[in-house]
Amino acid sequence: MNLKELSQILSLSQTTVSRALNGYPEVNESTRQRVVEAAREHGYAPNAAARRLATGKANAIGCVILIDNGGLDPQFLEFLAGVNEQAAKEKLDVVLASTDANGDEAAFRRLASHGQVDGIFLFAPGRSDPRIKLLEELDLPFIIYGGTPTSDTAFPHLDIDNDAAFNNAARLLTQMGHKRIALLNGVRSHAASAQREKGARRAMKAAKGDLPKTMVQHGDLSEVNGYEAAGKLLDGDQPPTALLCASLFAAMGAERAAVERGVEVGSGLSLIAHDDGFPYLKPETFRTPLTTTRAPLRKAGMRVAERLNARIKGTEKDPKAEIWPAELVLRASVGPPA
Amino acid sequence: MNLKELSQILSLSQTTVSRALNGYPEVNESTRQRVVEAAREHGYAPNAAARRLATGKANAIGCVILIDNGGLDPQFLEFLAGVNEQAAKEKLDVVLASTDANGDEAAFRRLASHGQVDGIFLFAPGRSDPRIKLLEELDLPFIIYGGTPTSDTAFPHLDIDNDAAFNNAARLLTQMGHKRIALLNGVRSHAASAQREKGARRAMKAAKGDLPKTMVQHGDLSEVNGYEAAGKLLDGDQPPTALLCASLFAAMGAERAAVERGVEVGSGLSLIAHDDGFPYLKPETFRTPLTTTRAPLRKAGMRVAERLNARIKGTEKDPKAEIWPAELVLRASVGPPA
DNA sequence: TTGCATTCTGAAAGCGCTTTGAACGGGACG
DNA sequence: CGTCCCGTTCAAAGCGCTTTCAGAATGCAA
Repeated sequence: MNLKELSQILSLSQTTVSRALNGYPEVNESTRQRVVEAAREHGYAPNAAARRLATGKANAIGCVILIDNGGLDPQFLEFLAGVNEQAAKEKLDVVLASTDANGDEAAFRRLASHGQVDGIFLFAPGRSDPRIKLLEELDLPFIIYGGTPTSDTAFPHLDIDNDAAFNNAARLLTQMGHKRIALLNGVRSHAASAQREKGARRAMKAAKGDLPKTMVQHGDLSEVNGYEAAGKLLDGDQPPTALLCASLFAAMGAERAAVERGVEVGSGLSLIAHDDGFPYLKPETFRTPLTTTRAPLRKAGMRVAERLNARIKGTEKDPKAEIWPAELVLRASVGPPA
Repeated sequence: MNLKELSQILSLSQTTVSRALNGYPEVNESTRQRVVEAAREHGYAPNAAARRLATGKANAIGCVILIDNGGLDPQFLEFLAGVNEQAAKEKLDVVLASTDANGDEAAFRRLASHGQVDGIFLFAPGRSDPRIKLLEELDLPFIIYGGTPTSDTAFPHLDIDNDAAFNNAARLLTQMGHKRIALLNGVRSHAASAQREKGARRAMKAAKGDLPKTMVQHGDLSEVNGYEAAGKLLDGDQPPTALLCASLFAAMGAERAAVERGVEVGSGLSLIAHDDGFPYLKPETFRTPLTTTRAPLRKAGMRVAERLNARIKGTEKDPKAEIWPAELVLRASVGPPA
């Protein structure tokens, strides 16, 4: 059932039927009733591709996902939940095109080629992420969540202030007297990792201290990885008295490593982690309630979708950067060093 | 830059350029070279909407998400990761259309209207999920993950054998001598919840026991919820000696509730949970390593994408149901009742 | 030379929608 | 009575691609 058939059934022109269905004012109300009725009755739904071709609008936003190994991480998924929620409000669909590191361009172009989506968002691109270059070549509205490789304001952009978050966290620890603070960071290529390290290091410097390379561990943010990295640190000859973790799961692992070694979290080892607001796991329910830097990733996703849509509609113009602060939420997992 | 312009630049017809780009055999190899070269040089990418309109193929699969409250759950996201991974292999995009419980049809039709996607998958529809009816009205290839409301074979369908999984788990417990076994289940409307309860109940019956209503808790599968539900059970006058949990997060909460009450997991309370294979949290790293029924949700997602694509291509025809077993993996969290 | 198959290329007809510009009645107004 | 305008409707063009069918050019056999 297409427009032509429907209009024939109604003995009307395609023009009128189209207008009636799309709410244009120049259609007699009784005619509109008749059309809407018939459309429902015959189960008519306009062909999306044809509409896109005619209007040039896709009513969809897209994301090219880099599947390196193991697929999506919970951070992206939490973010995506937000994007999706907002997109639903604005009646947009979300298109995901995946690609591995090499077959990159194809998926990107497939998505970006005009007509498929009206705009693109990127989640946490790496420092030299090839997708950014591609994004610039296209002239599609876009927005980036997470660190951009160059200046922060060069791109439309939203980020958590990871630097400030970990700077605050580290300062709290130095003020309590900690000298040996370690950092359990995300993967090295990730811009946020660099920001966190920078913030922590500055706080150490300010306290006449230091953050040696040996005190910084990189890896994916799983419990297992947190456990192993923390174990390595705790078994060193200069074990840290405090630990900053980039995620709740990593902190879980760190806690496990500590407990296993008879180290009490809070007194024997201070622990602070970043909390993305993952709703199924809360820092206050940790064995020792966990001090966190908190910034709800889902909200960020919603905001990204909102801004992207604003860019598509032309409401937002300049490459505005938006940096969100993370709250430092104090709980029992920090204390002065033993 | 569109096909017309490109063909003018090359002094060729649109036909030839189109054929050259799409790998048709009737184009002279040297011509093809020239075309491909020029396309890259001028950054030509075909308009997706036009191509769809012309071919009737979208090269995309879609999913309509029901956003009730709080958005997506980690199970769906893990599943989606799998779908996405497979879709990437088959060069398909994944389109997500969200909708809340009322504005349902609109998003559904938006997605389903011909030309947007070639097929649809549904994740774990509820027992009277309105989306299923809609799905049948359309004639689009589709496949359902998770329980279907009616007979299992009526729809193309993939599911974990939750019944068998929880039947096995409960049998193990009864064989060890447990009489009072409780179930920490997912939300009531969810088909999988019913399956789990059924399986567990059958095992109890077989052991001349019983699974009273008071021993079954429903709720979302978060840590907090697991904690509260388990607490309620443990504080009752007939506390269970064993607990079956529908998810790892719920089991974490249950463990916390037990520990808080001085109940040792394994000896004081046996614990078995279902493990979806979420890579950031492993059952073997629990305080007491957790016995699980395991079925990797990501793999299921991949398989669903694969089968959906087979249906689209016409390779798979009949409404085949595919039920995957869950392994019962024994760890220290179970033992005979005290 | 003609005939015929083979290889390459092109004109044009869709795909199903939106949207422009024009047409058609039927008051209202002078 | 003619004119103008408003409300309503329609025919047709166009969005950018694919694909059918036909045509041009070439090679080879008869």
